[in-house]
Amino acid sequence: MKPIIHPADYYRRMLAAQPHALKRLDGSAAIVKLSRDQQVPEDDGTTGHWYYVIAGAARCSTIRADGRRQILDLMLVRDFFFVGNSQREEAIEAITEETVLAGYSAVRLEGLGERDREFARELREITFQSLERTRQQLVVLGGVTTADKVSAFLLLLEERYGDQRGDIRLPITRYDLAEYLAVSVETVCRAFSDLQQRGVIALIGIRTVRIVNRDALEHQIGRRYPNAGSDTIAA
Amino acid sequence: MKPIIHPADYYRRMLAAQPHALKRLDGSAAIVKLSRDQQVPEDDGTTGHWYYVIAGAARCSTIRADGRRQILDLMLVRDFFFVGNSQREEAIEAITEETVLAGYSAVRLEGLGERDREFARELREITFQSLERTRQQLVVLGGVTTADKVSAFLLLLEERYGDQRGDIRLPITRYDLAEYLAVSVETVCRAFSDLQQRGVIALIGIRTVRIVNRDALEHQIGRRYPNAGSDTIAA
DNA sequence: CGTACCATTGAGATACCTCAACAGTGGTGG
DNA sequence: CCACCACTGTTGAGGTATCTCAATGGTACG
Repeated sequence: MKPIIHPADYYRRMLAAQPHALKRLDGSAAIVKLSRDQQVPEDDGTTGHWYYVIAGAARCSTIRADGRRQILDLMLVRDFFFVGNSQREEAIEAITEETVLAGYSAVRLEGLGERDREFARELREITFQSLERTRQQLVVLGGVTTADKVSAFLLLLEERYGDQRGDIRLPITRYDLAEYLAVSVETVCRAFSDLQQRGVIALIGIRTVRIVNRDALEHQIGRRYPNAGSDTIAA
Repeated sequence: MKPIIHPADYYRRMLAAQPHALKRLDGSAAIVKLSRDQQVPEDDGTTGHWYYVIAGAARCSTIRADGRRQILDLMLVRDFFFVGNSQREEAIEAITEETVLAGYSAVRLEGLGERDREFARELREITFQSLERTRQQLVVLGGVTTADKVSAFLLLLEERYGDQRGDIRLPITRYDLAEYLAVSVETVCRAFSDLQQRGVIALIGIRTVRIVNRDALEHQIGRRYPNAGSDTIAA
């Protein structure tokens, strides 16, 4: 169950092909390959590590008092995230099989930031992106109905995993999604079924969603108790 | 409605009395006094500003598609927060009357961070605190029932506004709290009433809550549909 | 003393949760 | 190869919590 340090240059070439801020440190990046539910290597006593998602996905989660798990951050391809040693009760794990990360020592990054103004700016940039990611989740979680939340999530995913046809490969299970949205798994399933029945999406495969009516999907978001009162909304 | 630049040294002395990271820049801090719903001064074309809450409270909010407002960040006394120019649709405003902030130019802070390693570390620290604050809200929002969310929020507030007797002065209205918790105002009110009727809290004044049964308040959090199924829970 | 705004409570409708059952999938070992 | 098992995904039924609409009392402020 130990993380596999991948020796091949395969992922380094993938890394070099990605347009991101920390290119200069690619040489010193540690390529880490993880399988599902495997923990991201923690801090080794230094300040911590920054990770970059080359392939797959990872999550940061905490366990609530009632035993439910709440996902606090969902790291997808091309996301940066930080892993420090002050992880109180937060677990950082890979979500998908074949998750590949590039790890950078935080002290190294900070040291480079001291000497390079542009580098420091990019470092602040990725930190701010972490905050922005969490705020996005906050907005999603603030949706009234589960259909809202799922729709908002799908639109977020489309930017990352969508192809030209509007097909989205979901990187996570319904269970993970339920923990991300803070609702029950059954409700997530029903939301998918409802959206499909209403012709908004189509479930191509178990983990592949096609956006049939993108307009309806966007307008889905933020309708409060849509079936209440007014019957102006019709097919 | 323009922000009042407060010339008095009164708040500077308050500022100096606070134990925080950016003491060295207190001399150059701009003391800003705001009244309720007044917007925090935006960027003047530079990178942005960091603010420190000396008194009162502020919020960062966005308007949803359905017209509801969602609070994305709640900045209380002793919190730092950043205001950039890339505020897409986010409004940053004072919540209470007599909100007093200390503003620092971000470029100044970053410049100082280049020459001072310890200062740079503290700068990273307050950035990380912003992320942590948002994650806390995420956990609160993930609560199952509104009683959960309110309880979690009260416990968060106790650390800031609680006195020895366990009395908490709420810095925000029910409406703001509803927008923070992403529920309706009525439900928030009912949650307060329920908690009081059950002897968990006592509403001393409109905006003052006394924690009567702290244990019950903590155990309140994370009970999923407590009245479902088992009838083991009794008075 | 009126006018906002905040706070509270009620009633009916809606959406969610829990429990339950079952189908589909993938991996493992006999 | 197939049986088995664990996990994922889906649907139904009944109960609970929340939403909306509505009305009312309280508070602050001009």
